[in-house]
Amino acid sequence: MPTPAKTSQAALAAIARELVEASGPDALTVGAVAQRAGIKPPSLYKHFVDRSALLKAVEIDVLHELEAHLRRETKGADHKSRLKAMARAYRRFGTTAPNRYRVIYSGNAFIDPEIREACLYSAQPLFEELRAAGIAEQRILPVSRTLVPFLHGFVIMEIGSAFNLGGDIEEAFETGLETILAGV
Amino acid sequence: MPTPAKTSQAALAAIARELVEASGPDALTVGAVAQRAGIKPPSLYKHFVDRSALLKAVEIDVLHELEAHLRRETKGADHKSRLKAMARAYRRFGTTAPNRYRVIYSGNAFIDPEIREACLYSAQPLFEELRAAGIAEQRILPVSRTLVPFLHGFVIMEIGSAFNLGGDIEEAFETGLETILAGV
DNA sequence: AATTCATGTAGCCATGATAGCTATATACAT
DNA sequence: ATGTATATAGCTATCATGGCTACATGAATT
Repeated sequence: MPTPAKTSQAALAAIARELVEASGPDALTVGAVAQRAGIKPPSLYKHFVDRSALLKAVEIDVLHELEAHLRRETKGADHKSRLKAMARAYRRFGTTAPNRYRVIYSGNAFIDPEIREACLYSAQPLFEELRAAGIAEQRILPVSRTLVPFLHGFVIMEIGSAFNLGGDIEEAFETGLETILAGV
Repeated sequence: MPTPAKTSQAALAAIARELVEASGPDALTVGAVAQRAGIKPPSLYKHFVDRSALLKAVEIDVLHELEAHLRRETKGADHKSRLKAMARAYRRFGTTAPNRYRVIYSGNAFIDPEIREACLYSAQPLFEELRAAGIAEQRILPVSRTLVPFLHGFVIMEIGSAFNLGGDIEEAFETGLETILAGV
């Protein structure tokens, strides 16, 4: 090893995540990360090729956390209540930390193989639950592509204050969830 | 009038929109807009207070266009087929111009009264169609909050290449739409 | 002539990024 | 053991771009 390292890729990624969570993606500047890590901005480029690589690391990190969250929070007697619990956990994941959630599906970076993989990984809990519920294999994809868009759209709109016509948002979520699960 | 104006707020907004549509929000720079309008960057600040005001103008413009698009493309014999046509038109609006669509619900700028208003305006066609379909007034909000999040989430995921497990995306959309409308 | 206001010039600051140098821990040959 | 080569984390310096401000300019209305 040359010149003792003051920081590491993992430490820098953690700092980047904190910045994004606290103040959104725009707060993730090379300078801010470097400063918090006790190094100068140019030195950061020895660990990440550019700013977008930092953001990518954050996104992958968040997707892994989502996967763990969905596994942890899924309880219930029957399959339907477990699916509901998972959906509610998904929404909670987004609403409790909006800036953290917003990095998911942001941009069209899904051509990136690493993000693709992390994305797939985060979808596994739902796939497994649908299989366990006895959904036919060829219906799992269409069903996921009904439920996940609803969840994502709902969370994005909710944390963006797009539901501004009053009414009970909890109730709306339950109604939507019930409607979709009824068709499953 | 002093010094004849070389450009106008409307012209600048139109240029801004073209830039966003062509290359995404990051392409909307004060310099690029000014150059295309034949003025220098600082002069632009006499028409818009800052860059975000330009972006806001674009967002409002897009929402109005969405409203018009939904009204124009909605045909069908019965109410259900009209709702389906509207949903398909919504998706087409997003997929035919991804960068244009992405400005919708981006950020949490919905506290802004003008964006709120434009957002509401764009939702009118759906509300009217739901009312015409005989949906009870108190169910219109929950139903909208099931359908619109699904549509938004689906479009965002589709234009972000997030459906990367193969399968027929058209079919998935139709399945989801059918599932949701069945519960209406 | 005075006023008004869109435009222009000049410049500041933040940020992303690169070039090239320095310093040091390890590997290996002597 | 000792010295040399190498790899690499960090640094200073520098550049380009972009948002934005202060202030001057100049044409048209009054």
